[in-house]
Amino acid sequence: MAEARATEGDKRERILQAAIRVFAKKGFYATKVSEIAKAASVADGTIYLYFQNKEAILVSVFDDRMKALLALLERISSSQRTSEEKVQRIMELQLGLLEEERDLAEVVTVNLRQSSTFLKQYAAPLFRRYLELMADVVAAGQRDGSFRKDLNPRVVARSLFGGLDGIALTWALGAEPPEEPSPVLLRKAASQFSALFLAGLRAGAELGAEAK
Amino acid sequence: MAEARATEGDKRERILQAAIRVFAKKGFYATKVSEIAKAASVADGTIYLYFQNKEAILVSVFDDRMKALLALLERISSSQRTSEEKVQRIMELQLGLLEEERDLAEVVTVNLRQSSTFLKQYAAPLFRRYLELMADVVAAGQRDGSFRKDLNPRVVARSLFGGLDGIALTWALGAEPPEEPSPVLLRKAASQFSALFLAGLRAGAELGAEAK
DNA sequence: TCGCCGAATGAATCGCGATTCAGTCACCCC
DNA sequence: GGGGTGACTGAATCGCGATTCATTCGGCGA
Repeated sequence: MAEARATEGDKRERILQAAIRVFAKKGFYATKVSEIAKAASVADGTIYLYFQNKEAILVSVFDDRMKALLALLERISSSQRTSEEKVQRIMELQLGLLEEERDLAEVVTVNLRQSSTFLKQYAAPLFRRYLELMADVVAAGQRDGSFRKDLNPRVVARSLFGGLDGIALTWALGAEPPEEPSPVLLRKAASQFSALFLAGLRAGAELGAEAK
Repeated sequence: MAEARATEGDKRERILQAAIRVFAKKGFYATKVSEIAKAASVADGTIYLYFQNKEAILVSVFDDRMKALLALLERISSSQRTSEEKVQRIMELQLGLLEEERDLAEVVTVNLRQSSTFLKQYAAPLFRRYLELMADVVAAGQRDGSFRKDLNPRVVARSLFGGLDGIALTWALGAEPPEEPSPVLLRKAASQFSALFLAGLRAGAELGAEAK
């Protein structure tokens, strides 16, 4: 058969997908390897053919996905758009990721904090890189005169990231488990955040501010 | 002796303090009850005289501290200050908490996400209340004309919380483990965030914004 | 001084799951 | 068709800690 053989070379991928799902639902420590196995329709032992151990699964999730995300960010950063448009794009990228792959996003952000030293050591650099790319876009906007110049681009990037993350967090937390969070609400929140953030960032906003 | 008897009625308190410290350093799941006991200079079994089990310790941390934090927020909210000043205060409160009790803050925010269902169920309401109080302040500012009226106060509150949280996160993550994060950097970041956020929020900012 | 009581101790227990590994199975080459 | 190969399986192992509980300890009233 052409596809009943879901067993192709995608077994590793199946395991990763399953892991994302389960980690998101129960958290890293609370999920049993056997649960991931069940979710992936694979035997417990099979997992160890593809991953060193439980933690390695988590690391792979970061690695595979974060790198893809970073690539997208780089694309945006080096595109031909306006600085302001780029920032918009970044917002859409981060929130869009959430909407489509909420589980993944949850795993990535939650575990970035959870941090079992090793993991922290591993994830932090990727995260920093993400922030740096954001900061670059902001800095470019300051150079071309779109954005006020009295703010440190890195701080702006952190605020941007954090704000988006906060919206996402409360969005995910907001709906009681039975019901799914509504994408509509997320979009609405996103557009308001965008209005708030860009208004604060736009050149000219420094008037009257205690920018120190 | 007057104080060698650290064994007073504060044993429970000692355990909580120790737990905050250890949870922050290693995360809830990775810390052994025996480690908390050691950190509190107490026998393993003693912990069970004061807490049902390991999870109950975490819940107590939330309960005791979050309630205190909420009380402070309420005080600010009902104070006589300008809306803008209130927002400033809130920022200071949240970041100040971080600076003074970084461990506690880490435990609270990290575990809010970590969430083992029960915990999520328990913590989420407190967190929502925190956001609601913030939103009230914003709404009041809109009513008195200090803030632009085209943004949903709850969304603004989330952005505010998230932005602060993001700054704190990267601040804590930024310094390599050996060195302590510098309070100076945090303050600087905070003042910039404040400038950015308030500029975006101020009445009049809606000009030219795609606030939809 | 003596016996009692509750608080505190920490060594032993016990269950839970991550990991292992002895087989099984499907497929392919000779 | 027969045997070899390697992916896959899942039951058994094994270590780790949360929790328990028999025992100790310190103070206090008689």
